[in-house]
Amino acid sequence: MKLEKLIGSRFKEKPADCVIDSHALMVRGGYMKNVGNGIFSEYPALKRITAKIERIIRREMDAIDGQEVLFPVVLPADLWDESGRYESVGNELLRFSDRNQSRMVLAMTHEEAAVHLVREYAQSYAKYPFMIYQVQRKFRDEARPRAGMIRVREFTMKDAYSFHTSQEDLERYYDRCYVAYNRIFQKAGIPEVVTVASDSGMMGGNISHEYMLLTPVGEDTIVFCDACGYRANMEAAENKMVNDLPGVAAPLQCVETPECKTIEDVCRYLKSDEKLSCKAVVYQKNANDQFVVAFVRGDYEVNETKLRNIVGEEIHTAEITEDDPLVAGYIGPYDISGEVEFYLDVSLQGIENLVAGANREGYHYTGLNLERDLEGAEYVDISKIQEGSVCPCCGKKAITIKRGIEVGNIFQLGTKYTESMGMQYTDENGELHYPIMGCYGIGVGRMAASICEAHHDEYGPIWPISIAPWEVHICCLRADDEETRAVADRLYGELLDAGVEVIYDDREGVRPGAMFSDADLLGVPVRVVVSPRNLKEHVVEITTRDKSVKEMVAQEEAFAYIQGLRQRLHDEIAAKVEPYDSDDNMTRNGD
RNA sequence: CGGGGUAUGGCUCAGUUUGGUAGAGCGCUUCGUUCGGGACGAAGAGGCCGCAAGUUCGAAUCUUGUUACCCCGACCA
Repeated sequence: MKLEKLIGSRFKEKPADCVIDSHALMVRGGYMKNVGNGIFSEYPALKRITAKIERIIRREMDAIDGQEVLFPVVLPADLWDESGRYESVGNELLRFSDRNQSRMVLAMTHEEAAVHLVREYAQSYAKYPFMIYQVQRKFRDEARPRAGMIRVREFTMKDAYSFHTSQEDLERYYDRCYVAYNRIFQKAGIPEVVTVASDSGMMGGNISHEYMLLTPVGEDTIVFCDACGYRANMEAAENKMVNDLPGVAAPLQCVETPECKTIEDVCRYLKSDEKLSCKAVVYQKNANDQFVVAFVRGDYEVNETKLRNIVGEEIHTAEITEDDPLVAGYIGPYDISGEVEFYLDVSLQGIENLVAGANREGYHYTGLNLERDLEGAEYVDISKIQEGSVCPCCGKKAITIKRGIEVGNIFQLGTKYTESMGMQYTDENGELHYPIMGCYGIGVGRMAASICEAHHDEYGPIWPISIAPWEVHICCLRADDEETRAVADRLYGELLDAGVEVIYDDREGVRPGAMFSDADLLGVPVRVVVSPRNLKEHVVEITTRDKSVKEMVAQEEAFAYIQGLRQRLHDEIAAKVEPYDSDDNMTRNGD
């Protein structure tokens, strides 16, 4: 490929609306173009990258006995009625009607389509287990797309669905998939991706893991234990409180606290520690606007995911008016109106001297002891774990918090979809059962952007060779010089003949600085500079994009050197790919 | 959905306060001189100033409405 003909222009200035590096560099480098809010087209440079990522994914899915299929993007709403998700999923599901006023959806995930595809086929236990997958576009009408390709509305996703006749079988397969996913990220040159335990959200099911690329610009918060290696998404991380605060019991007193509507105000006014206060965060149920109050220790925050799981239905942050039974700013667990559902977080357990709202304008209680003053006080885990908290796994105070981008996830779904959609098989004894499902996703475009985010410098991306748009980038510094062009042309031809992916910059009249800048933006791992200056010494310059290699190589040895370097870069990545457990084959009868 | 911001050529922006018929740099085209980290000179192409209505002799500029995009939050497999 000649750079001159490459579609997609590169430019010098940072686009005004790019906030994170990968977004700015990928727009500047001519990788993609914004079409609308959270909607992008891919130029050839990016398309080549995503195609390579997809190839890696396909190999690994095939290696764990996946069979590639293709579901439609547009699905009839009836199918989503079957699972109940037409109603239960929020506005991210784009609903519309066709010309006959039939209700349709743009598929944002394909569990329904997967069950639909195989429910007639897989009526006998003998067909199990099996896995189907596709690489296809998804549309999710995200409330707020952001950060370039990291969070978009339409995107390419590999989604896989496995079907099993027992939980043990699912777990066995889940483990294989877990390894396959590791291999995918290792092969794509981002072995630093870590797995974390996660909340399974609207997907249903129990066990799930997310694959996180750690970066400060990540949208997810991840909890690490430095002592035992525990890792979890903040949403799912258990907050195992051990309150060792000095508990000096005091009598319950109602005191005046004028104009003190926040914990900060109250504690300043009463000269008490925020750790000895009880904070109220108010929500309402989506269904009927009924209030749900979460009480947490003053210095803690509510983990809404965990709260939602405990409440058992969808909730949203509340707006309190004067007619409501709650007094905004003065809400406390003692003397609270009987019609309000409330929960006490574990962070409050064992504190004998709390400051809390008195449910009365301008008043708070001091000396509140929940165990003593509140009949049948029970505690639930609804708060966010904090830096330095106690690890829920090993109990040591070694929790650290980092940010990450979720590039993949795997779920044990159970029978949620097979039951709701009436998929059954007959076992050896002629009895009917619902198959157990797993599902496994990877966002392809997000992965490309994440790799850029994790591997770039101020001049551009530094693509790992396994997913780079090209393997070798030749810069011919003076294409108007006959001898120089002849050498560069010949090298280009030889590399092409050898099956190497080469981008060749032989533009005349483009100055070296501009050529190097373009090369930096394309981020190709091996760069070859052919110039009159080098040829005078009978050498060409060969460097890697990450600057780890910089060699002047004799002209006639350049081809061999490039081939060697290219192979070495591939080998370095391959060396980090973990092996599969040998003969763990999904096909029962040895096939 | 709430709060804030922006909309002027392919990109980055000025001009809007004080109304007078559109500018700069980069990029693009042509020519010349250059040539190892985004060169220089000359000539040129390209914009009904997001859209609609209004005020006015006259609107990029003032008023109203509307749309799109960006940021923060809410929400989110």
